[in-house]
Amino acid sequence: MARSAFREPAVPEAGHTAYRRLREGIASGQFHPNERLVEASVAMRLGVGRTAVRAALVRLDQEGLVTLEPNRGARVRLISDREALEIEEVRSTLEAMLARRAATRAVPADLRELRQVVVEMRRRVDKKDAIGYSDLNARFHQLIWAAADHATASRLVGSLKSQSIRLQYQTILRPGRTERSLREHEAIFSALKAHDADAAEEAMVAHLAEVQETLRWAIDGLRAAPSWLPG
Amino acid sequence: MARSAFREPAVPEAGHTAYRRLREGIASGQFHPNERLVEASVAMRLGVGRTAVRAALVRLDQEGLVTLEPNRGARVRLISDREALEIEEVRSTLEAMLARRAATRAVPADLRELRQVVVEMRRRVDKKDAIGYSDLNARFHQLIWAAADHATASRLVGSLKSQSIRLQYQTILRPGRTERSLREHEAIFSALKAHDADAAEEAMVAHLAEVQETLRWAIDGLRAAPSWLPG
DNA sequence: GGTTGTCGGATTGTCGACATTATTGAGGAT
DNA sequence: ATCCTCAATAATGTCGACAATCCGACAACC
Repeated sequence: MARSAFREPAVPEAGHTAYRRLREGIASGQFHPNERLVEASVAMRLGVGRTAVRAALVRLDQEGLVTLEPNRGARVRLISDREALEIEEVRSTLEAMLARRAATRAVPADLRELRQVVVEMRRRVDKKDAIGYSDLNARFHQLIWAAADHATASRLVGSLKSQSIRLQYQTILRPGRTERSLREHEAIFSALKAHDADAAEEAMVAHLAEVQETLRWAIDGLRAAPSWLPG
Repeated sequence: MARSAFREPAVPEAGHTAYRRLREGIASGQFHPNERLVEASVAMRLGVGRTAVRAALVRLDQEGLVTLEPNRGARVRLISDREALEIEEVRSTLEAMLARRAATRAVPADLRELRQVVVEMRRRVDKKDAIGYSDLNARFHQLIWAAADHATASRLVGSLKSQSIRLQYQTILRPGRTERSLREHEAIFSALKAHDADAAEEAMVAHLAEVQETLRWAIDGLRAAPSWLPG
């Protein structure tokens, strides 16, 4: 390096950058579960200072994506199978509440956006585009959160979702799942459109029960072939 | 002098200390809502370095007790009235789930501890010891979380509780509230003892509905006399 | 008179340096 | 062979220094 003597300009927002990129890296699987996150290495890799990485790690620890042990560093948090189910259970509870609220509060604009998403979802199912479907799925739920107008619950649900991303990729691989998922989403949409709170909650609970079931299936599959474990 | 002062020995666990004391300070009202938390001042006050304070602030921000704006520092987060109600709503949802689980999973040891707490609660009510009652109240709920054996939900509920501490002190001041609260807790305990999941959930929902109602009362009271605002 | 520009103090954001603490591995004793 | 001891190494925890940024005040300008 030619300019080793010059101090690198302190890039502003390095902290935020480190947080965003680390989070992204964990979610996308670039950093494997249980992988050790050595501050200096990560800092080098992300092109930021150690301080920024440190702050990001604290945030991610509080968020549950990373475990931070005193004097022993950080590692990518491995969400145990049991914990994944716990998370899904809580998510189910909260999303049921949000769906109920959304049914009574959704305005025409909300419903229009939801309809668009559902239409597009069907298109992706027809095209066997599982990834695209998955993205729309996330968008569908987010629209409901927005319609429910409940910042606290939305924040928690979003945080939970990010923790269980690891298994997200597995669940969409189940044969026939997307078709059924689509029908479940359509049912939720119908209930919301009719402003029927009970039906919306019920449809959401039914949907997430299916998701839980699929999650169990995915866990059993992974137990047979844990690709991210050595040996 | 070569080194004008001996460097203060780097107190181990300063980070953890700062976090704990800041948290305590906010919960106990030493730091008022909306008060600015200047890193240097807080560091001086707590007798730790600025780094430790910084880490603590990031944690508390993620936890929702503090807001952290880029380049603009930290302030004690003021939980709006609306948000307090939102928090209580989520808490109600989650605690209902936990009570249901606890009903089926509670072992004799759990029930014994719960009984002790209830007995002691009645004693405090007789002695008009509202503060002592409030502590036991917290303990009662924590025991249920433990019996439910659901780490994820327990963590979230605990975090929510810490956010709404500000109004906690107000709610226990409502005349006649402790007596009714005691009866509600006894109902929950009975349901748990009978391992009746439906009854436990129902009793918990009823209890927290009362808490929400009391919270609304407290909010109205504070709106009339907001002691923490200047002027 | 109201808007815009800019100076200075205060505060945050970042870095490198150093102390502290875990971990590893080689060598020796039992 | 197994278990200690204890350096050597690696990584974390903390600090002070400095740059970047924000905010209010005051001045200059239309």
